[in-house]
Amino acid sequence: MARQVIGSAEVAEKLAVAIHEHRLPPGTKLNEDEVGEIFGVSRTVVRAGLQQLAHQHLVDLKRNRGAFVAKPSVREAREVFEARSLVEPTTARSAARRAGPAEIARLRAHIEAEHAALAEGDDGRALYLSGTFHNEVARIANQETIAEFIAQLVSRSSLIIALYWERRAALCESHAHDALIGAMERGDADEAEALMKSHLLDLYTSLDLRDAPAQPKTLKEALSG
Amino acid sequence: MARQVIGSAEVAEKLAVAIHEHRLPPGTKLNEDEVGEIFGVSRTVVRAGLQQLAHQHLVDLKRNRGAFVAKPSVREAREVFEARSLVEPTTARSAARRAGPAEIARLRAHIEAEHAALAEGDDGRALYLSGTFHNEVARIANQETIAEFIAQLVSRSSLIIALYWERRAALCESHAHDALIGAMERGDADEAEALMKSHLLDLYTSLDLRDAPAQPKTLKEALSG
DNA sequence: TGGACAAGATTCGTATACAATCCGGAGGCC
DNA sequence: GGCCTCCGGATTGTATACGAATCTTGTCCA
Repeated sequence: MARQVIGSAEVAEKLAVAIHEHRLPPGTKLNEDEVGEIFGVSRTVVRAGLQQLAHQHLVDLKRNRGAFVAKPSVREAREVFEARSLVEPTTARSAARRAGPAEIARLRAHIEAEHAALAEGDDGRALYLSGTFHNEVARIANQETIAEFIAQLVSRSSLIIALYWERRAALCESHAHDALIGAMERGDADEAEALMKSHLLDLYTSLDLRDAPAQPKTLKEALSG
Repeated sequence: MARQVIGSAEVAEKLAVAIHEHRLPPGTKLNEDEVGEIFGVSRTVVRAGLQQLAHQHLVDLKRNRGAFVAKPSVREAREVFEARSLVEPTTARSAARRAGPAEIARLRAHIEAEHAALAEGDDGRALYLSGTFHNEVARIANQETIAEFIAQLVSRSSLIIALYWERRAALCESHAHDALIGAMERGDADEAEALMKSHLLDLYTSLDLRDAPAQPKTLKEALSG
């Protein structure tokens, strides 16, 4: 394959997608030389990409130790979903008011892709797409600043799911997204807001946030690392 | 003076404060060699710091052109204040519920410092402190994730003020912050939320967001650069 | 057998070198 | 006189080099 010119943004993006799709589990060491080798760039650009991901809380940068895929604590998990509950319902309301046929179509295509991925057994990709669905909704609300924040929260949610999700089978059988599109199509802002709110609550309550994975046993560490 | 060891985080922080205090106006070119010279570090660490600031939207990184202090558009200005209005009132409510005597004292000390700076004629510092006051409130709410988002919005607000503020004299004579502390001290969450909401609206409406500085005349550009 | 220590190997942090790109002005042409 | 072109200087983008910190592993001793 032809060697493509790649910058730090592309490196960060590819790593972010891999993390989001659970191909890089929390705690994974991201060796600079290794990553550079894979993408055909020097450590300089790899480091820039890793720093970008660190700012998004997707990786942990430990001085003189290297970069690791982040492992959100229980506390952080709660915070992320609190933040989402604060911001996303209002955003969904705003999106419902602004959505035209083109936007609705795009959302439906998005869900279509998600279903297709699920059918192929590519759970990781399906999870990724079900996350970015929220990004699309935020984009429709036409508030770039908040959309960016939501995108970060969605990414972090993916890490939280990797750590604290219990019943992965029931992944996205829920038709919450379909219902939301319906409300948006009807321009029913109240309903859209309510649906988003309950959808997030639903996600949150299906996590097992009792305690453990925050301080993983060093033994477990060794086995998984 | 002893040469202190400084990393990219410190560089970013010092530049951020300078921007926040309006010592580096929007559009200012941040030459890598020059900044490195000032802090006694190589371009490598300067670049890392600049990238961090770019992620916070405090500087604009233009490929092959360099780093410039950001010039938020009118649209961006609106978005930032919309986001703040969405997030900060709820945060103030939460802070009011959690604030104990220690927190109240810290806030009062903060305001004290702001008044002192104003008395010394250091308007930039006063502006900086009046901004970070909001960060302190967010910290009391004990929601790190949202607090970080607010901190970014506050920084960007400082740039917006630099570009679109009209009556700078009336800077912070308003006693909105004092009133907020009062409500928090009484544990009056409703009042704290309402005060924060009106305070932000007040700020927003005192901006002149009619149009211009978004697409600055190239002539003006040349004069200011 | 188990733990503590030390030397080697690995990996990160920072500085520097070199190539690519952009800006500005001199000169020429219309 | 105005505009275009081209070249020199300056600045950024990327790779590499080297010192510093950390991790590994093998050995010694209790």
